[in-house]
Amino acid sequence: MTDTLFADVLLPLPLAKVFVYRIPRHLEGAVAERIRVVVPFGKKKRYSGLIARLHHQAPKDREARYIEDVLDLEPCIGEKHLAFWDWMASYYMCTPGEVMNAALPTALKLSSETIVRLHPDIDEETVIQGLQEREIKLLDALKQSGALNLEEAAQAAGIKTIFPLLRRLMDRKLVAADEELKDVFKPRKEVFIRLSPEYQQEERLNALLDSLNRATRQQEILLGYLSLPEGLQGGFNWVSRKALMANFPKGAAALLALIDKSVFESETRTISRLGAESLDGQSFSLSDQQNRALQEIQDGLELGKPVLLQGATGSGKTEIYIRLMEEALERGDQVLYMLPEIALSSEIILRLRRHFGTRVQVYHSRFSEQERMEVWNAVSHFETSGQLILGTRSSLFLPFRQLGLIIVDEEHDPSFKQQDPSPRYQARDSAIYLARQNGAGIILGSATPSLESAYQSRIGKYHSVLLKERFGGAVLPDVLLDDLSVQTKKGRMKGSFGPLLVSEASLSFEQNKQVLLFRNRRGFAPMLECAKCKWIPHCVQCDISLTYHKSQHQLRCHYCGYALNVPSHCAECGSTDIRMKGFGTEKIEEEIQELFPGISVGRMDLDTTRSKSSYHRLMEDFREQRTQVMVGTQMISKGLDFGQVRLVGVLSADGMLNYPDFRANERGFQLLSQVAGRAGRRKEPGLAVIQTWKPDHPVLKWVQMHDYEGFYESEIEERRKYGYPPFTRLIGIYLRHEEVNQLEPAAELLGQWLRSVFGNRLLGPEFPPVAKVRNRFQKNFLLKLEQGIALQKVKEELQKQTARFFEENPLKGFRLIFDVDPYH
DNA sequence: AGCACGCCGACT
DNA sequence: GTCGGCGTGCTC
Repeated sequence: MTDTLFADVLLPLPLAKVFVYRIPRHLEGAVAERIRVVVPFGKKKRYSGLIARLHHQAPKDREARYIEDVLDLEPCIGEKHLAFWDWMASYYMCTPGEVMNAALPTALKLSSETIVRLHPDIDEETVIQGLQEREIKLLDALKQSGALNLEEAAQAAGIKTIFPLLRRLMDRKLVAADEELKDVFKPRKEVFIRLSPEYQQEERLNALLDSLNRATRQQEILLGYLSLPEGLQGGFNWVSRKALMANFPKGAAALLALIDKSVFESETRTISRLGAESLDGQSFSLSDQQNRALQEIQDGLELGKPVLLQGATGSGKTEIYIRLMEEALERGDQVLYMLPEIALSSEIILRLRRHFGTRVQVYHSRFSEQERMEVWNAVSHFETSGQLILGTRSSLFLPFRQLGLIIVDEEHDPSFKQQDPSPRYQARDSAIYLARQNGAGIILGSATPSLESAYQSRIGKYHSVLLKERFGGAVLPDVLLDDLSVQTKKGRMKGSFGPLLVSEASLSFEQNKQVLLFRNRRGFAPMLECAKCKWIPHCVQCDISLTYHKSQHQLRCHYCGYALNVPSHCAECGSTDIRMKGFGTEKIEEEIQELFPGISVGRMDLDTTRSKSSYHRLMEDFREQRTQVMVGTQMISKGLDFGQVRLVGVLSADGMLNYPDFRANERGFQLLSQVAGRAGRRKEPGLAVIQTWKPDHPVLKWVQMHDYEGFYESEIEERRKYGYPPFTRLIGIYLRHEEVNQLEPAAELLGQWLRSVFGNRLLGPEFPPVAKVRNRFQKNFLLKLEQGIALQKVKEELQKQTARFFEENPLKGFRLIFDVDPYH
């Protein structure tokens, strides 16, 4: 024990170890727990880490290195948030560093990057002498661009391992390298202009205007300023340069001259990127049913239970949410409204913005880092005036100070579960923990609740509230099935369209109504195939066929993003007869144009919705009925809330019902119900046509009858019978390696090892549906844990046993991944 | 996760 | 012989 102050520092790395650093005397006053610091790591890296704990215990086996700098004046998260991270790391079996990595916006995670420059005292003479070609290449590149990072330098030199070469050049004082910490967040700055006070009197101003007679452009700008609302009448207020100069595209020089002459003053301010929208002040009243539901929800919240609000599409859940939000905001609380990834760009944002104005903040992965940082700051600096955050699963990590209510809408949606980078957390479940931790209320909303949530409410763990009727007396759509096997046999198919869909679509167009067409992505991605030998282009890194994208005329891998120009001939047999197989939204679009000439089609898929603006344009065109048909994948099952849709068509339901997963029925039911629910809102009944090869599939019957109860009863029995959630807890264990023939025996061995501990609770190893991703093969185990088992104990044992397994078996190049409560 | 150290095949 | 590819182990 010494006086020296040490800190456990969380680093944004997947390392389970605690790293201890020493605090230099001069920073002792500046450090505290949960403050970010810059620390050296390894030979030349520096990271921004977070102080998890301050103490006086020096590390036993080594000398601690010094913290270099302190980044925050005050803790950047609260004690509670750190506790939440700890809970998540332990529950989802990952490191706190990985949780931190997911939790902090990139802007708060400085990263050091080695920057290479020409040496300041470079001597041109020595340069010429005895340099290799690649060294000259690098120096030339540095002369041109000034500074390069390591990757760019390697590219410039044309080699992979740049370091030896750099070292040589550094020894000869030709280049210099330094680590630069770059702070990613730059607040948006805007320049403001106003008339200097000395000209703010009438006669002075007139004299000034006269004196500018020959400087026409300057005069114009001055007059422009005076005519703005902030100008003459507005008491010569500040106006943004952008607003002032909007009418003078070539006036930059003239403006500078005016500032130079002290006619104008200028000032740079930091601007919030969050646009403010005007309130509509609209009030609405709830129906009797909604009022009843509202009361029941409040009862449930008072009991301190999570509330499951089950309400059909269009039953008016949003209005109830708004009431609850209003109340929480009234109390001065923060409210978190979580939506699945896809649904967030929808109408609901506009709706809430219009209702709550600037008190709404949106936190979404499509927003820029800067925008996210501003939301983070707004949440963190929140005082007591009520604040509503709309966000996807990562908004869970925002530094709330006074969280009063969480709403998880579309709680059944699988996108609440993070799949790939660790932490593999289920945001809905984590939200329940977060709510409990903060004493906040939590509401889960869905038309088709997840089996887990429905079960929890049946056994009384959650408080269940049901909204039965559709709002405004709208009726649920009729759901018709069309048997593709029959229609194909009779030769009645027109491409992907069966007769029922064709006739109902034409009828809809005759009535000036709109049509939504839903195509499941699974199994129907368009790909190319050699007509002669049936060769299909595959991804070089993943075990999956490439998807054809017409707009870029490219083949792309949906797993790793690998892209390839369309090959002109077959790689197997050399034939040039390469054809399209499967059908994508593009193909459907073409078919519609053939079947219904003159009907305009909007297409919503990954290609057309990449940017926020093109997404909005598609939505706008459909809303304004400039397009009559919208074709899309899952995306269209959410958020399209327009009244003129008479018909919803599902081109083939089979892909959604037949994949090998215990949640297949649940997903199928939820998707199809949601899609069907898009038809005929308001007073007029809508119609859904589902095309399928298996019209007898039980899920289709329940969708047709709008029978959630029937579906639940039957499905929960299946889960009970086969021991799946909610009757068991699952932990996925995934083993990855680059070589299949190394992976397989290792997986067998690990299987034996774990089975000796967990017995027949362990299933596998098995190859996942896509066995190879990014050049790595994978084998999966599933640990099924019956109710009543101590989950935390099992996790600890699992971690211990796998660690021992790798200690005792000399296996190299393997990665092991735990996935608690997996979704597939 | 990076990144350095250390050991083997293709070139000056 | 040396350079650069690539596997292995460590980072407070």
